[in-house]
Amino acid sequence: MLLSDQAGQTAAAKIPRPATLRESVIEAIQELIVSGQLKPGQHLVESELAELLGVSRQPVREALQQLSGEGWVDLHPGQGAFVHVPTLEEADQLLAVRTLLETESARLAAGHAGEDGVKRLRALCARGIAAVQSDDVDAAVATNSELHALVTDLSGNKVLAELAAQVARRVRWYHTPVARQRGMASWDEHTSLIDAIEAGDEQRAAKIMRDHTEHTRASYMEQRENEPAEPAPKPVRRRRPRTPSAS
Amino acid sequence: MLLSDQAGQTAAAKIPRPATLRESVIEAIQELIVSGQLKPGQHLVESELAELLGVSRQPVREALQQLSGEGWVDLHPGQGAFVHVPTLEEADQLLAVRTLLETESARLAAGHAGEDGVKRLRALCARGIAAVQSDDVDAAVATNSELHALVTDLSGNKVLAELAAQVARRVRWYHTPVARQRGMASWDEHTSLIDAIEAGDEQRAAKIMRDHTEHTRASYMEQRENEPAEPAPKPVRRRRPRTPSAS
DNA sequence: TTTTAGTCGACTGCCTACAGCATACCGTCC
DNA sequence: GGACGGTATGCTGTAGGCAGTCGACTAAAA
Repeated sequence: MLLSDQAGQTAAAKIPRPATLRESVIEAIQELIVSGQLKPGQHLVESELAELLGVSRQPVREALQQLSGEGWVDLHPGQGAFVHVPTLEEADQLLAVRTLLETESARLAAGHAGEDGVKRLRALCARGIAAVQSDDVDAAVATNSELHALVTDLSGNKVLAELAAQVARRVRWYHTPVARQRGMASWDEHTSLIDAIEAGDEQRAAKIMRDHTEHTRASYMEQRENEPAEPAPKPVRRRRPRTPSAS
Repeated sequence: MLLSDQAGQTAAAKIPRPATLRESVIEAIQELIVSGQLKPGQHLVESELAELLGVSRQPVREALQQLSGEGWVDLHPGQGAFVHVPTLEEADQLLAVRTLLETESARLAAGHAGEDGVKRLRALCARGIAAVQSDDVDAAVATNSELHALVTDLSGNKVLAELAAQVARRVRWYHTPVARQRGMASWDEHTSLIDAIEAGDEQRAAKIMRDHTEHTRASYMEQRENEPAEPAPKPVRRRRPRTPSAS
């Protein structure tokens, strides 16, 4: 038996190589954005990020471009990169797209998922419920993402899964505040979703997923309604205040 | 009246700026791939492309990364970039996703599109039919893309439109051979689609679009069935034969 | 006081250079 | 004859540097 065949499981292979600097930078910047250290509309100066992360400008540039492709930052040619400002309208549209993609995923997953897949779903669901019960919002959100990602994987359509993952990453940005509000209800829905998938009932799985994501969407919109819109921080190139040399 | 308000039309603004080198390089490489000058699986050496296009490696690198994000090339860390090898399975999945996105777009467009939108659709449709009648396959494919893009735009969901555009760009790669086969039938379907959108009939618009994209998909799969798969050119780093210095 | 021209500063875009690494080739040992 | 280790090669990943360009600030004119 060849060594490469031994690992039938996907994740088993590949030692966690330090990867390229670019990928590390991408994750670091995403983290900075999600955590709010980089505010929407803020001008991202390459050299500053480079210094902050202890790398040169090149990996930062490449990271910013990739992040631009995924909708995290806006790239204005000749001006630089700005943290994307998520409008209410856009969030609504994004969540609508997520509903579309995940509903289809759930339908397909109900048709394709095997025993093993269902088992993994149940395990994730248990972890999520545990997280909610111990009030660990971050863990709950993370597990939620993992669960949804697994559903899209089980759909058997790799392209669909990849696209859904891309959308989900963006959704996650605004997802944290909602999670606290939705709490346990969300995980009950997950449980019935898994039941439907296990039963191979495509119709029901699709319907549950649609309702589920729509609940999240409604919850988010409701939440946002309350906080009045920020005073539209137009993306303008920040400028370091002129050094008051001698005065 | 402000000057910027004068141009109500979208395309009217923006002088065709020389754009960044990166964007030019992206388009150039896409063209090289679509035209077949760069074959699937081929190792893309940055320095060679740089020399070929008359630029330095930096813009080429950035272009390759963006193209990787859009599925044109595969980036193997530490090894370089390879032209993506489109498998039959992946094409099927990609077309399935396109069906999903465009069907939803058509449904929304039927609800949102105004008179002006319908008029523009009709204009594009006429152009496409003219292209088919004069046997200009390239123009027909281009117009087809424009028409579908316009439908997604008219859906009113920008996120959906952007995602559909991304998928459509990839689809277009394998679309040309199909277009010749489908010919006129495709444009008859477009016409009825526009009729449904004009009538505001969401159900019918969605159904027509679904059937339409599924026809394209079936046509493509049928076409591919005939040509036996290539002997799997595993993506290996090409190496220039050692210079037989003195012999 | 409002508009307009001019200047300065800083950042982006691109190029060049270097270090590390992965692969292919080749001789040697079992 | 086949497997293994050494060596060479050329590519990628990263760093640093320079010129072009955009925006902001200042001062002068209407």
